[in-house]
Amino acid sequence: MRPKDEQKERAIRQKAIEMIAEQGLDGLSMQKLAKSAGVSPATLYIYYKDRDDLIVQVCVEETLRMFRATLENFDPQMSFGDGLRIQWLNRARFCMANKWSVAFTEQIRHSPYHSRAMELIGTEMSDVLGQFVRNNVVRGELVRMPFEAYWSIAFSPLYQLIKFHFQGRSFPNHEPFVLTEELLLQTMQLVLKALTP
Amino acid sequence: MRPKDEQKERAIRQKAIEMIAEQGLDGLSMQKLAKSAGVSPATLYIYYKDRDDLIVQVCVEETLRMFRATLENFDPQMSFGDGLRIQWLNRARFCMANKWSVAFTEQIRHSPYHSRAMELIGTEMSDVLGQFVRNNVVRGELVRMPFEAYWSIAFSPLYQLIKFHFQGRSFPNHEPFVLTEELLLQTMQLVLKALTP
DNA sequence: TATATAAATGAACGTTTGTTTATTTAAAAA
DNA sequence: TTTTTAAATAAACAAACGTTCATTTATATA
Repeated sequence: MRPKDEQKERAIRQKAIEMIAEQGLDGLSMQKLAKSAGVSPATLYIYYKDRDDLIVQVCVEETLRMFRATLENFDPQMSFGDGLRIQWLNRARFCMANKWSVAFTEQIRHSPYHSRAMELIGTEMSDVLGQFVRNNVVRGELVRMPFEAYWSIAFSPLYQLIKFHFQGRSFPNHEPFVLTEELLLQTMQLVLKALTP
Repeated sequence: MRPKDEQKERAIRQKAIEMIAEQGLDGLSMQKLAKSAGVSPATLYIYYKDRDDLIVQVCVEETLRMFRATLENFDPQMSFGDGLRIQWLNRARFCMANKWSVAFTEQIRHSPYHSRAMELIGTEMSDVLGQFVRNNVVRGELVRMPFEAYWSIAFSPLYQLIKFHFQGRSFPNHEPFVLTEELLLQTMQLVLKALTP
């Protein structure tokens, strides 16, 4: 029998990510995707059941890739300062090196596809993070608060900075914005100040 | 001559917001919108030049409505603590009372329509906010930092909390999340701690 | 080398898309 | 009341949509 062409599979996935990232969810048509990936429209239906399935599957793959990068060198037993720093650096590194993936994921996150993808992903990421938080609350290194409040302070500033960075000019009356590692760490220090007793 | 039917105009706008909020940008078709608003497809083209124009115009209107609500009772001369509290409460109140509008805006924000809408909106909002920040840096009530870093700490946790609230169950292994005014103010206190010297 | 099998395709399917056109309707102005 | 004017419509357009099908192509195995 004839094996699947991995290069084609990669091309389809990558082009789908770029099309959605650049033109939004309604910018992805199966025919345009096929043409831009250099395959026949019918080929897409060998790899994916239909358009919805394609979007969900690609979303799952990218999210898992991001999770793996985020957990590199991270251990939930770490001190709060160390753990937060590694998380910020890992997430920032991944996002900076995967601009398309970030924009793609952002498109999906605010769409009906997001919850369908999350169901397929499992709880490892939030399990590990939950353990990290609990450990440090017990040790007194972290203020006790609902997990959502913790997450909103700990990470949403980071992702907001990354969005500003990719937007270039974030506010109409401001200079273009560039996220440096120095500013990243400075901002993280302020977040740390908010979260530690 | 015959005047425009304001009720029809409102119905079109509201249904467009709901359709995009619920089904994403590619869930909005002109024919379905017309049917759900109770008008002929051709009528849409009396109010809007084309589909893109409809999306952009509605986005501009909703954003301005949100800006007006945000600036209520706010003065850039306020102390940092007072100003931040009013901003948080205004934004939270608007979002809580305008679920569809929030989900709609979130859809647009991560799409190619966003920048086209922002060009039409003007700089009043970020002017006022910029003045507020500058005043309080001068007074020593606020750490000096790039405006984007300030914004990311000051407001992105708030919007993240609101997203969690509307998502219901934010993390697969957690209880459903409800944003209370108490938790809102507690979180704001931590943000304040991060930003004040 | 021949066979079996799944990958890959081009062409076509019936819908749905955004938009236009010719016509009718309603209300302000005469 | 009549006239004027723009709102509103139903019906239709070509183009693009997601998807399927009959056929061809390529490769692992026998």
